[in-house]
Amino acid sequence: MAELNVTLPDGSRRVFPEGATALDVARGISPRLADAAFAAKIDGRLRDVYLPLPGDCHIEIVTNRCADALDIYRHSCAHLMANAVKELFPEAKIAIGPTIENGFYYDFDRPEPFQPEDLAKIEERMEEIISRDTPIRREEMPWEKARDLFEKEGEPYKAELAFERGQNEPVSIYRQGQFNDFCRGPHLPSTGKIKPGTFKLLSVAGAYWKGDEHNKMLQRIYATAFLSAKELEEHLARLEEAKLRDHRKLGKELKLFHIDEDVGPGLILWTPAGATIRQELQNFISEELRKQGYAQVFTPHIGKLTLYKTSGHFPYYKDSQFPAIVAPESLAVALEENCSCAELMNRVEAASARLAASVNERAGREVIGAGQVMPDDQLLDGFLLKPMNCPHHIKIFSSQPHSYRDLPVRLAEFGTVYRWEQSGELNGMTRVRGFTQDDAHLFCTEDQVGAEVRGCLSLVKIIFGTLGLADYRVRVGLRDPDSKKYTGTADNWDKAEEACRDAARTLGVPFTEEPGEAAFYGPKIDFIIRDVIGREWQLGTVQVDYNLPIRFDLTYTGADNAMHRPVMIHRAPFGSMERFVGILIEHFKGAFPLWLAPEQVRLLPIADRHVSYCNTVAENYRAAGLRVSVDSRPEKTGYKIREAQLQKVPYMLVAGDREVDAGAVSVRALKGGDLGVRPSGEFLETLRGRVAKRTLELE
RNA sequence: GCCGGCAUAGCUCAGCUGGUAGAGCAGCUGAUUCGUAAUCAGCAGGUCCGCGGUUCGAGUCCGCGUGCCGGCUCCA
Repeated sequence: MAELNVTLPDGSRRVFPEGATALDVARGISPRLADAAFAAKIDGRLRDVYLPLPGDCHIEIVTNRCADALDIYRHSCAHLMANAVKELFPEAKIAIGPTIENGFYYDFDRPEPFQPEDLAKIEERMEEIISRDTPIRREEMPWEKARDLFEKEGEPYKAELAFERGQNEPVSIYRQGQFNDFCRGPHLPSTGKIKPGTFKLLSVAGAYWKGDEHNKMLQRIYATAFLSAKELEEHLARLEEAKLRDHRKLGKELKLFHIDEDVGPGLILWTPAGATIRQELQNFISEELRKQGYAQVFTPHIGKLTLYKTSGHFPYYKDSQFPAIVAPESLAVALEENCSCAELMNRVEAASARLAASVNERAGREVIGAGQVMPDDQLLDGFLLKPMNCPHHIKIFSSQPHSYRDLPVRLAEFGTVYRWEQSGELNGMTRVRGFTQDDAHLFCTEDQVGAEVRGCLSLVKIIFGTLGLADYRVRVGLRDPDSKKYTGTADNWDKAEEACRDAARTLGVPFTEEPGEAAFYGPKIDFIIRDVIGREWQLGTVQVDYNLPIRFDLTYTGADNAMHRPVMIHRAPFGSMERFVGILIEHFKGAFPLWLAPEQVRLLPIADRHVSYCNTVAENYRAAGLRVSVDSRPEKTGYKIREAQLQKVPYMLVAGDREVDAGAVSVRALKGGDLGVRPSGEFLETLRGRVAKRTLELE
């Protein structure tokens, strides 16, 4: 009988008869190991423990101590959940059920919606299936057989997957009792290996089959699982904890902003406290811009459609803009002709298409809607709430001739833009319909592109560093070679993409290159951060653009006395004030550093006779530029302190007889508690120093 | 936009199977003058998101709309 030579992780070798399984190997080491085996890693590849070993090999038994264990465990939980759903709701069709970062989900197609109370029933059934300790077994077969099997079982989604993924090689299915799933594996050897109390079904959500909105919408059940009940509890506690720092909750509690149904969804009203934070941030960035040679400009909130036809924003991005504002004269003429709303929009679009045709030709781009023809007298123009600031800034640049000696020209503006985000996308301050970008556009020579992009990136780094934002990732967004949504020539795209890559390399932080993530006019470098519930948001962005300069026919005179085309760079280190402040609220959990805190100091007189002293101290602090209030209500000190703590005021200065006599204040820090008595003037200087340096520490 | 859930006082929430609303905090008034996270008492506060419908009767049931929440899709 043939033998197998098996090498263990510690380098030792053992011999087993042919047909031995990983489980046999584990048993040979210890019964406990065999019992704890999730799967086996054979020559570096994960396999099920009960399968015969393929030959001589290196083997490692995967237990709950291994890095791969959690993923296997969760995936088996996903099957367990689908198994339970099929038992409770036999009419449900199963789709896909992968593991994700903090758990797993499974998609089902079922006529009736899952109700939240169904989740508990499913969990219960999962535990029941665990108690059956049903073996989970892999079976390999040709894809046709798998497809037929799933078709016979009335599982069209699985049959489709078998067809799509199988074509070239045999596929595998996993069976546990009556439940079959199309799956690569590996899995735990039986349902009894899953421990009750280590998983939790979290929510039901809609999700399109294969992520395509043209496909049917399925029902997705999100869940999580950990290797121990303790870890699950910890994770659930973290989720609860995260909810407490949600900017929507804190924004309300700390009165930082308000969204009013009557003003409109996605439109932020900055209340005084939030406005203070925003103003401080704008002051900060303005200082940095002056240091880096930017010029500040102001532009209006609207622009003629013509402008956006030239830029390419209209009508291409029509669906994500507020509808055009038609000029009153044009509207009157159209009304006289009994022109319907639809017809009116037709005329606006036809006019834009005609103009876009000539511009697009220059930009070397396929023309959109060029087929429409309309008599000139029916062409309408109107205005658009600006979706971007660049066209206005471009017009400032092109309002006068430029020599290469002028370049780079850096125009900055806190410019407010409006975009018609889909209603389902709106989210607190992080996804809104009107927002202010800390925008700037740099116009430079081709030779200057690298240095300018690097300058922009260093600005982002300074800003993130000052605010202590360290947990972000950097994405270099490149064009998707298969898509036609881009404007401009391949040659210019190649140059721009290379410039971005180069600049990113000099950044000193890891970055990923992601095709399909470019803007329609050029590649970009984005700084992406997560909110409290793990959603990613793009904040700072730097974008290289060879195309808008062509569309607007921008020029400068070179040293050779010939006309040259400048390159544009779009950049916004915060991205938008709304989103950035939303993220900052969560980052600081509402406890802003001194320089940003809406209220920096609160004076707390012990009794009425100390109020006038506190008012005097407050005046001194205000004169020095600090934001100070006095809590003169006839409440006990403990009460006032509790309130100031909840409102996250960085410093509370308590004053009673002792302090009045000494001209001092008793300092209590939001973080750090009682710091003892300090001379009032001395402490003022300490605070001024911290504000000037924009330090993060509150102690 | 799509799927699901939710909407009661300024805030957080209670209100069983239909019988025209309640608490805590906040607010106001008064008393208390107090030393590092809640002093006591009284008062006031609600078109139960909006519009229809079913019913003798709707906060509660049904339909439509609006907004919010989670997810999907999208994000120049």
